[in-house]
Amino acid sequence: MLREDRKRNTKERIVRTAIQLFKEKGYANVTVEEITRLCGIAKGTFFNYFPKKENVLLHVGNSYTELLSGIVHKPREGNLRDRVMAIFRDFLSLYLKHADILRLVLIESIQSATGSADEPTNLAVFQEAIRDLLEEAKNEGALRSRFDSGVCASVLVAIFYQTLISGSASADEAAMAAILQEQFDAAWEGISDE
Amino acid sequence: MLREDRKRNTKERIVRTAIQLFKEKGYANVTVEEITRLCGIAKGTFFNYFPKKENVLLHVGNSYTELLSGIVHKPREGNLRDRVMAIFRDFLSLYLKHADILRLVLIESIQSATGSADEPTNLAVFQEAIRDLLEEAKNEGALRSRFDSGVCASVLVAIFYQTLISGSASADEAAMAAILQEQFDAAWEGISDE
DNA sequence: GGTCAATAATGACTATGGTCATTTTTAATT
DNA sequence: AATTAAAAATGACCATAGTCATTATTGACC
Repeated sequence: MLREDRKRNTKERIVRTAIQLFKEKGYANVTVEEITRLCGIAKGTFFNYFPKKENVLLHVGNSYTELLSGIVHKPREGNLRDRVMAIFRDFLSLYLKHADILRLVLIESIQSATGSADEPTNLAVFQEAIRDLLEEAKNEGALRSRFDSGVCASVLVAIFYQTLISGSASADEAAMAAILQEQFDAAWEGISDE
Repeated sequence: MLREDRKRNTKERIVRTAIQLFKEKGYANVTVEEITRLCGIAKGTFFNYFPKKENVLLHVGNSYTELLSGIVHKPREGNLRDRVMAIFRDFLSLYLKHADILRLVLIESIQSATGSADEPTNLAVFQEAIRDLLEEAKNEGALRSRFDSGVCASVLVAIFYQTLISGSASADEAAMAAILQEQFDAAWEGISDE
């Protein structure tokens, strides 16, 4: 259907323009009117596509999907543990490289996850990718674990976000990576020595 | 100083009134003007105390401090692992009992944690309490772990928040408790069987 | 190609968060 | 009690997010 194509097109144009402006001037300094003006549409149209200004941020997240996928599927050396940790370090690096926007995207994604979700959130997609990785490793014998892969993925992802949240105050990448590593180790080997 | 007393008093009155109204009508349906009207102050005064409307939510969180402390220090039976898990279950229960507001408080706390923080956040306070608990257990010999208590606490807290965030979409308390338990076990014993 | 219902765009309008120059209150000092 | 400088309260004001009744566009059907 042609209608659908145009709608998708307009939506994408809005997102693209919004990202552009957010990067230039920062989220708070960009008005909806400015976005629509640059898109050549009326202000009201924006709200036909996104119920709130913040909602664009969710779609900004989507534009990173390919990058994330690239990181997950990049071929890596070493044992599973190191490989997984390397993935997280790459994620961290990517996050910090675009921290200004991604910080907002993260918050918004969390927020949308707590509300009754319609679409699967970015967070869920990420977690799913890690789960698949672990599951595959299990099947190949690279991981022995009595816990469900989904549960393990959830734990690892939780730690990752925790690091982003509590670390992004001040710490530099190296410090955050170290924090992440420590927690990662603790979860991987178990908090208790039994 | 008398000045200080009055200021503290006004601030508290604002917070109290805000909580009251938020519970009655929901955060989004309460205007700043309404809050100040009920407090008998001018609208502008509100912003002398809180830079943004949302910032009251951070202080709403503070009003739960005693409850949280009560849960942490409540005497409990069983081994450390079960005791810690029981604390988390009580936290979960408390959270769900006031989910409407606490959901917003949680988001706001996370948000303030990502910005350059001035005061220690609610999140940090919570984590600190768990760390102290673990540290004490270590000293008493109730916990043997090669990991730092702070790191362990961070992992556990991360899992807890993760559960709140991803669970609060639909699940009931029992389901969320089960999810929490699984992840807790995985982190406590270690994801890998080695 | 004319008709019509569904879909989408529009922009005037409203509500409210947040600002700020001005006024009022406070309490220290003489 | 008069003076004064700092602190706090005030409310008119502005910017902008979000609404909604109206208008324009689309494409299916005859």
